[in-house]
Amino acid sequence: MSAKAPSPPPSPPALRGIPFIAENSSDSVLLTSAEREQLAQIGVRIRLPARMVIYREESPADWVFAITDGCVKCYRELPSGKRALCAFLFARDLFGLAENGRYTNTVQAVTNVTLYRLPVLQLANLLKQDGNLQFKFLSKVTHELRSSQRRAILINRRDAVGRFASFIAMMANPATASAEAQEVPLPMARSDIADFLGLSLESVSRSATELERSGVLKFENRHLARIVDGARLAKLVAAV
Amino acid sequence: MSAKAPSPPPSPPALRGIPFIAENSSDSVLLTSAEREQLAQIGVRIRLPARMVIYREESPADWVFAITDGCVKCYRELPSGKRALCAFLFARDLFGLAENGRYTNTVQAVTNVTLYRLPVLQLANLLKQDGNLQFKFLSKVTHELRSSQRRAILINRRDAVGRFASFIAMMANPATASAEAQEVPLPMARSDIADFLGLSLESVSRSATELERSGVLKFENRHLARIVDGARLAKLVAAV
DNA sequence: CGTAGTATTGAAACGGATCAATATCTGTGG
DNA sequence: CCACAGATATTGATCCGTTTCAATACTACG
Repeated sequence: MSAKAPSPPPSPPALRGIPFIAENSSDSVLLTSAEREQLAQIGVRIRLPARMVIYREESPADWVFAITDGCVKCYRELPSGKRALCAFLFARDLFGLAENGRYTNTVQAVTNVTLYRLPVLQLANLLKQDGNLQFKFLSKVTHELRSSQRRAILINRRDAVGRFASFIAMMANPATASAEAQEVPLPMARSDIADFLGLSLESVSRSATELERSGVLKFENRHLARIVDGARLAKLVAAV
Repeated sequence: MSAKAPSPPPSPPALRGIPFIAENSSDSVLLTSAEREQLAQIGVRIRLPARMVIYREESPADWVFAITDGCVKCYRELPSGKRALCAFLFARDLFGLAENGRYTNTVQAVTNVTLYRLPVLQLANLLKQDGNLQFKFLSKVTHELRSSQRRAILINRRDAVGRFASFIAMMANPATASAEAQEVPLPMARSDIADFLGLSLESVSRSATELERSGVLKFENRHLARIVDGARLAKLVAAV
């Protein structure tokens, strides 16, 4: 809806991102500037307002997206009417890699987002030609697979408070992990968290209250938590 | 261990496999014989007995494996002592793609298995050189990501019977899906199924009994189910 | 400032986990 | 080939926590 702003607006609360386009050592998921250049040539930058559906399940998968800024949720509508949230994705995350040419999830903007939109055919050709670039995509998808497995373990937990604690830990920026009183932005709604954790909205609310009451977290407001007792939080997370 | 046998041995009960090295149209996950040749050159074929641990979580990830025959389970030990099963893998499945050079799961043979073992460094080089081959690996991992997401949706279900029904449907060979009275081999133990579904062993057992009692399934024995009422099974699966 | 969507809090019931006892299977050695 | 033992699976009874239903409070946006 907004006009194209060449310089990114003062970015909303710093969101954790799975490294892809930058940072993080040891894994070869950093793109070189040449590679970024290549991708930039076949893609366009787009800005979308919060709540906009970026694509729907089953629709033709014509594009792959990389998030520059903001947060999106990735979900599937279940026959029962419930929705199962597969993931929240942030800056540097990638989405839209489908199989059989159809998207398997619906993706919707949680906040205003800035995306890089890449035509899937051109991208596929580029990747096939550039083994190193493709290898980074392979690493990235492998990483997302791990991420998905971790979530599966998470929602296997029986206790609501433990699940919610793990969620907060996931959302916490690992970079500032050691810092006490770390702020954790929660751009999504409670109902989204519930759908992600496989809990009822009420259980999420009760868990949040409980963690605040017991002095582990402090909620500045509904969209910003503060970790008060990191050690106790870690303990809750580990008690799988 | 075995001498190279050009023709595969008479394979045990047909197990469902995520297509990778063959079959299934529409997606470009078929390896050409030339590609298979290339992989064969850097890998070796190994046979392992049931129950053998192929690798452990956190150990150095030196190899990638492709299953030729048999079934393995992929799991993580949780601090509480429970184990979370990420996946059962069958013929044509791939495992061992790690990040940061360490495996993230433990993989153990469920049945006797025949594997193809590929040195990860050589494989990485080969993939970087051959964009088309790598693209097939990328497709494969993408597929596994979907698979993991589906499982996450599965274990989100509240009802034990529905989860178990979904599991049977997953294990059923899609090729013979239409055939009534389809046999479904279940090489794994009930406790493995429980760990996969995030249920207690007892709940799995009760669900199995319930489905047999209500005439949806028939258990020839603990490791072989027969789908008696496919329509009702499908209904249970869809009632997510 | 009001209103609709969103979140919290309370009370009750359902369903799976757990504990416990028994049954069945598997594979090993006699 | 059979018998035995340990592992695996089934069945039963109780408990606990989450879901659900319901009412109330909050908050963001016009």
